[in-house]
Amino acid sequence: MKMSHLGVEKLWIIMNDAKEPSSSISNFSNEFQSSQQMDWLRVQDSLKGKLITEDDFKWRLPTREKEGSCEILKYVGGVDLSFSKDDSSIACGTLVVLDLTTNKVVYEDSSIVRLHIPYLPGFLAFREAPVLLELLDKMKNNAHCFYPQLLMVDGNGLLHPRGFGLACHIGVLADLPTVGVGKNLHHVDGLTQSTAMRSSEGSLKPIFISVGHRISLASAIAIVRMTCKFRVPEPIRQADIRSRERLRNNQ
DNA sequence: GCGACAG
DNA sequence: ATCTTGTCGC
Repeated sequence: MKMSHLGVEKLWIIMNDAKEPSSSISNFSNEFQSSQQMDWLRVQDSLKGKLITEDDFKWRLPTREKEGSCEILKYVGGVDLSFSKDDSSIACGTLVVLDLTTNKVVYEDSSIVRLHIPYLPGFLAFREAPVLLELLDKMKNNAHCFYPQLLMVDGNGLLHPRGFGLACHIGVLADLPTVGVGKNLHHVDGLTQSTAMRSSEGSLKPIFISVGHRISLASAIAIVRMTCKFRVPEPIRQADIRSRERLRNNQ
């Protein structure tokens, strides 16, 4: 209802300037899209109220010294979706958990689904989050001992037009520390904090790290660094590889 | 006016 | 996201 919100005004401008619909069908379709997007803006705005952008966890990062009896970060999750080349509405969502001490995948689960929500820049979470949250939920309900202490997400966090990308969305709804990892830069004017970094010596092309939820940018970068064997941090890379694989052997 | 716009 | 093989190098 709050039409005065910045994001809403901006969206209206974009929509009014959009290509003129020539038929009443596309008029109707556009209006449907608009009201849907306004709902989504309200959801993003509301969830953003719960966002925590500083370190908020009981563990600490693994270091060289072996001091104290504090819980140490060991299980890092990664999520990703792959799509069928034949039918772009068929997707495979995958969750993996990596053990930082061995660098091995200790948990893997995936789910093949049909997506009904289209991809719209700025609203990726409404398309991709449901499958991934379900995978997390399933694992948590089973009280699995490898349930991740932190989750890396294939998509941005604060680096988002309204400062609430997929990584924030999942983090808040799963109440989990999350880090956003973008492979491409999303054009955002504003003061969203994020970092472009060359993760491995091998690639010139950077990745874009941003805060998802319950973590600071400094900690997010440190953790990404220690999980980057290649350009994309290992938890996400494994989720990516395995979701592709599953899609191949299942469709 | 044109372009830019995670996956 | 997806369309796509070989190839250069550690």
